[in-house]
Amino acid sequence: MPDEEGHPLPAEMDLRTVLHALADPLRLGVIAGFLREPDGTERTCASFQLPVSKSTTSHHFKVMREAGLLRMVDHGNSRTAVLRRTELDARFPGLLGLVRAEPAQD
Amino acid sequence: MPDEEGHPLPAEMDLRTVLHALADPLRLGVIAGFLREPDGTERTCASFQLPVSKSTTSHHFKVMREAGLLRMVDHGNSRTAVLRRTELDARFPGLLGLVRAEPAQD
DNA sequence: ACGTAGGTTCTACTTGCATCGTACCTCTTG
DNA sequence: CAAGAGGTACGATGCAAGTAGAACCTACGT
Repeated sequence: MPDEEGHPLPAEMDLRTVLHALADPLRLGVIAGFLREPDGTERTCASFQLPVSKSTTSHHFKVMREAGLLRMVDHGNSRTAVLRRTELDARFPGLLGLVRAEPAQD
Repeated sequence: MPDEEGHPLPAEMDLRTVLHALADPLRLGVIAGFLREPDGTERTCASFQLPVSKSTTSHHFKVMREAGLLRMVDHGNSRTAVLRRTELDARFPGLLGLVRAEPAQD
């Protein structure tokens, strides 16, 4: 079962849920953004400057978090998100490579 | 541009469109069904016996066809669908492997 | 010629999801 | 302690997408 913050274990990750999370343009752009940076890079939700409201941004990060794509790290003041790269590569080998191979989102 | 039956060329296939097509349980089940059979296997839409109406089944196959997952082959009486395995492996390497690795759909 | 099987298209309904505004929470800093 | 930054939770709304029924089309078989 997911932990107290909604992070599933790799074995609990569901392919359909992950595909659905990636099918949204904004969310795919966020994952692609992480893939252009070094592994372990932490970014705040706000740093992506998505063209939607703050609550909608939070919603999208919740979807990605609950799918297992991101892990939220509490830093006291600001929470940051980290791509769960190693776990995703083990659970869904090749998936992140597909996202990385795509041109930058429109 | 797609041909007269709506089949995109591999270069025209869009990752978001493909992910969206695979995010539906029924459609993912169809693709998984093809992957359990030899390459080039042709099946009619009806052979999957999806738990939805005939028109809804046709709709789902249209979504998969337009995403580039399937190719429809006209056999006079009955049209059959074929998984575009080689083209998909070239355009989205690893994608079909992810679907194949998942347990049978519920 | 007719009936049947397999698909498609059209229209309509209904569910799901993205979106937003507001309120609320937590931590930091003045 | 107050104010602000960064996120979350809740309720409401609007559009996209899944669903179904009916009509139609083509090819095959009798």
